[in-house]
Amino acid sequence: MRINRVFEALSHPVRRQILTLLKAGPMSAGDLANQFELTKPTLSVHFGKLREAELVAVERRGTSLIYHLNMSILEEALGGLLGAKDQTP
Amino acid sequence: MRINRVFEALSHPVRRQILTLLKAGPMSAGDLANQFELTKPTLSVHFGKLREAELVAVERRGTSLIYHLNMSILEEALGGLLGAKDQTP
DNA sequence: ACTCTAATTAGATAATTTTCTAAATATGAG
DNA sequence: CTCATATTTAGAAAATTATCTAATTAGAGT
Repeated sequence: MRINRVFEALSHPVRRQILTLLKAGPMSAGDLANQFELTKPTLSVHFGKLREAELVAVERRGTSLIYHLNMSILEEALGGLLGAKDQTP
Repeated sequence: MRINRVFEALSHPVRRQILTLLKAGPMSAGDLANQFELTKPTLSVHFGKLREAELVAVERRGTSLIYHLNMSILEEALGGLLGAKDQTP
């Protein structure tokens, strides 16, 4: 896990909102993009950063790409900062 | 707590390293700055962002400023992302 | 008051990130 | 194969962030 990429990905409010939306369940790129007042290419770049950080995984269904939240990377990254010695929650 | 400021503060590797150093205990601005190959003014800007996010608190002792880690803000912010599905940061 | 040390603030520039429009890619339907 | 839909990639401009040097503020001691 590239911790730098994870925290860099978490630094933008739009990307954190994407993760929050995905907590309710998987969603297509288009459906996610429609939740924001930004263009689809812009959202696509945000998706790319979340993918690079492995905070989301993607699966193709027909012409759509379905994004899934990857909770474990979040837990690892955030847990890493909270406890260097006491890693157990 | 301004969640945006917290995550923005956490996005830079130098600032995360500062927090890690402070886990061992409080430290002066100068001692912290000496751990990096950056100028003191640059580190001072990083300290400022950590202060704004309330991830650290500062106390004056003589001519020195002593920085302390504020663990609870870290827990709140990170817990917020991991936590309930209806949470909107 | 003067000086020394510690740290921050100001101002400028460099580097990075975000966003857009236009073009390209991938998939399924006819 | 062609067309339409869904999404990403490319390239450029705008906005933000990081960094430096120089100047400033703050406290302690002489």
